[in-house]
Amino acid sequence: MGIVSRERGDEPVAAGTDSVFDRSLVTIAVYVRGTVAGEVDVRTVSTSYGESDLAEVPVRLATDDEPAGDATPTRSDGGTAAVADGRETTVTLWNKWTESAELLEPGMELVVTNAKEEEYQGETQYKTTGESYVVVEPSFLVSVTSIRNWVECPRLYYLNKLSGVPLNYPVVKGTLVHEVFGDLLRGRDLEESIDARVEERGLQLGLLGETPDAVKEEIRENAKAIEGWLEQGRLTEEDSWRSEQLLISETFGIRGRADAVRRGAPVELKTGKNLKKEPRFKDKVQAACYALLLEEHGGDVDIGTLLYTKNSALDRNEETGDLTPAKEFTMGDGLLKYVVRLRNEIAAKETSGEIPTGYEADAKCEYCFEQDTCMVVSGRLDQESKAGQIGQALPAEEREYFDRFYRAIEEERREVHREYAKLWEQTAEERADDDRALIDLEFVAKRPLEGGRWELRARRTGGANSKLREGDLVLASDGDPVRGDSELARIERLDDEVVITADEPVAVTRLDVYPSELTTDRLLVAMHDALLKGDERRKDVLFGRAEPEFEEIDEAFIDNNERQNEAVRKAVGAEDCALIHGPPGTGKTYTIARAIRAMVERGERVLLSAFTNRAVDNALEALLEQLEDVIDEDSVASETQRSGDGEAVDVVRVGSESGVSDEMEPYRLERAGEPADRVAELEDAQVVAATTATCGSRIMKEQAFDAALVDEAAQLTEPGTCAAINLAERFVLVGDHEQLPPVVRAENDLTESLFERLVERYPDAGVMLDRQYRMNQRIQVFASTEFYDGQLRPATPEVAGRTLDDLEGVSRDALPETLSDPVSFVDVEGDRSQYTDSEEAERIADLIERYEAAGLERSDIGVIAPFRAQVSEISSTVPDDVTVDTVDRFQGSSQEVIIVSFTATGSLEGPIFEDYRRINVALTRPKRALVLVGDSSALASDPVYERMLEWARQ
DNA sequence: GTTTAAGACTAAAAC
Repeated sequence: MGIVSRERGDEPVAAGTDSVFDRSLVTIAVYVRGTVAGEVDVRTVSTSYGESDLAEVPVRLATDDEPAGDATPTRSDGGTAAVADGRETTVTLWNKWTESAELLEPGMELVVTNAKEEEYQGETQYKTTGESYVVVEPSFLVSVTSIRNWVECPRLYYLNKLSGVPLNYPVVKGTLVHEVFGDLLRGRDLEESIDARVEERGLQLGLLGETPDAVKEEIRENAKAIEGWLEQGRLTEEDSWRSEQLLISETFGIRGRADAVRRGAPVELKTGKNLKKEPRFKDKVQAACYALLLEEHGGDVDIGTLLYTKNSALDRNEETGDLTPAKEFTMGDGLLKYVVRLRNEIAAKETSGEIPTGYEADAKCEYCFEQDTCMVVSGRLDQESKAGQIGQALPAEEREYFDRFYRAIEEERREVHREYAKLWEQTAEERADDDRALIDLEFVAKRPLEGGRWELRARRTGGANSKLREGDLVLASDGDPVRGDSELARIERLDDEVVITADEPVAVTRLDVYPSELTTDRLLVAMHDALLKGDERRKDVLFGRAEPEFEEIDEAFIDNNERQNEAVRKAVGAEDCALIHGPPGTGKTYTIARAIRAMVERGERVLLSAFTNRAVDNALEALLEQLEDVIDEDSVASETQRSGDGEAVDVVRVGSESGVSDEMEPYRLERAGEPADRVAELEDAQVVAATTATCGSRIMKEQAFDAALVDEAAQLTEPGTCAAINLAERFVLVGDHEQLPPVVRAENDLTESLFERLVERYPDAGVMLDRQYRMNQRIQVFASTEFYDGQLRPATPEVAGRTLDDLEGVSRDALPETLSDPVSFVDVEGDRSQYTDSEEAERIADLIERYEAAGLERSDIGVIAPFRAQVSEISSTVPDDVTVDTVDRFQGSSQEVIIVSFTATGSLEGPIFEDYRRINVALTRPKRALVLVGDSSALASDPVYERMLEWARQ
């Protein structure tokens, strides 16, 4: 049996209940899950055991059809049954669980395991027993690291989140020693492992100024301790090992990765020294977390091992004869419950949004390495802190901004946690329908790789889509990612056959998206840096206290497009910032490239960034073309642009191998290698291109630039934009706020981009590109008048007059008269279903046939619909080589012919139609022909759509 | 009543 049967609890049993040893209690122990329904009453009562604390919590029980109620406990405690009937009842938490009760607020979720059911005044109520655990907000999956930080000091946990962990040698070395430890457990040769692991971290070590030999020597020292200990184990018994196992507990709401699991018990490796007899308390807490996690995975352990690898044989404890460096200790019930209470504190704080002060726990500021940081943050943001405050508080508007965005980012974080919870709340089929899992794979083969890892192959049995892509980290499982056999794995190949690599040879039949807090972490750090480390002048501009200034530039950069030329002048001459507004097809990317070239020619170091890898690569490609021009014009310049082997050396693309396109791969900065070389490559680069997420990485945070150019800035949140512009003296944002805004999970302040805010605040700092190179004149009219004040116009007569006739083998005369105009409307009454319309779908299939008959290639036709359901409906009725997608996914691309399915009959209600930016995107994708398909009476019910109708019917 | 991307050094590393 599991934890529930662990000897006796450390707490007195609730007064008036049967003894925990009474078998009858075990048989009626229940698993209670529900939502706090009112104020919690905490008080002290006299019992036969003396004074006891209790908390009465009004709880609305979960129901079977709620996801939460569905979570039948999986722990091996036979007598437990879940109660899930939606009743409102009282749950009494006794003794130390009252500490968790004090954290509860109405609306929070609560789980009590091994509760006792009892009748009170005709009502069935529940209370904790000596074997209960109480879990607050169980779907908030707290990481073991968070709990470890929190027990040291809650404020340390907060500061780590806020300002990130800086690049420092002890941390990097610690990571290396752990990697080598894992390798040893998997049977890899020590020297080979050390060489490989140090090589992999070349760039980081280089930034720290370390040499490979010195690092290797240090790792060898730690490895000696590990090897010695492993030898001891091998002499005495057959060990069963598992290294670096990722564990998730749905009952306790904890996740973590154990360094190693030996005969079912957690082993934690520490790089430091500890000559005391006992392990450090925070290390014990960490091991106890893994014990809880292992418990849920069928283990039953109460022993933890801590391996202090800096301890050597010389440090052998004379007094105790302790075998160093390993320290074994026993985990009692009390420690495990304490850990769950710690975890509850984190979950509750995160839910309520409160900022930790340090008083929550017994923090000792005088020994803390983060004391100064803590005091500065407290002082600048005027936060209460046990360490005290230093310095002047930021102006009120900046603190208000901080609070607003902190809340918004944390809200996003909670959404990420909700994604974790779906791993067990949703069925495999639901996950697959959400595109978040590939299920029903057929396991094919496993193959051991060099270094002890495994290559696993599985065959796809269906053609289902998923968000998973090559290079992604995923949860690979035997069908159940939480309770079953699962490992964190990397997707190497993804076609009919799936190839992944993992530490253990799981018989994989399912892959799940593994949610990550990385993006939210980086947003928080970017906002922190912008406010607390940001230059005053920069903040004056961001907060509307000073107008951006410009140096007058007379130079002509682009001679056939006045606005583009002006945009480059503004970008080059900006003292603070410049804003380039580029409607569809207006040559934003070219303009950026030209501006960067001009900056580079002035000897400046430039950062090129955007939200997506694709956008970064596009802009970089345009820049490389520009630089080619330089070489063509001036052979002397070419010497400096090119290295001996003909490759540009002053341009570097920072990003992962899977993120960067094959075309840009030659410019990608490799992380592995000789430290000094890698650092030189990065630091000598005059142009560095990276996504905004990468700009927030520890590596990029060390870099400084004269200017940052951010493309597609209207799709970035403010903190996302800050990640890039924090690194530069001046910045240029390029985008179009009349197209779709940033994608965020929760409705909050993140939905407006910094680009949009600044364009509105400082119209004079912006330039709107007004000539488009994409659409026939008739097509662009509506978007131009509706979204761009009529300023958008064709760049050339050729663009204005382009029609299908220009395409080889296509004749407009072969089209029915209704389609002869570049813009046409097809009135379809449609069916009444909400997210699909089969009549529109049929009509569209028919239209495609007619275009084909007129000589058009299917691949030149795109179909856009608002709903995914309609997209699949249309996909099933039209040929495969016609692109069919939602508006949102069509943004950024264009087609010769676009057909739009409005999928609305009778009325236009629904949030999807309310954002007019969506129609702007849909209507500006075609070059030569646009066909709108919909119900005219529904469209006429909204003034904007009505004007669209008039325009299409002209 | 909807739609939506992509990022990536996973979590843990330690003075």
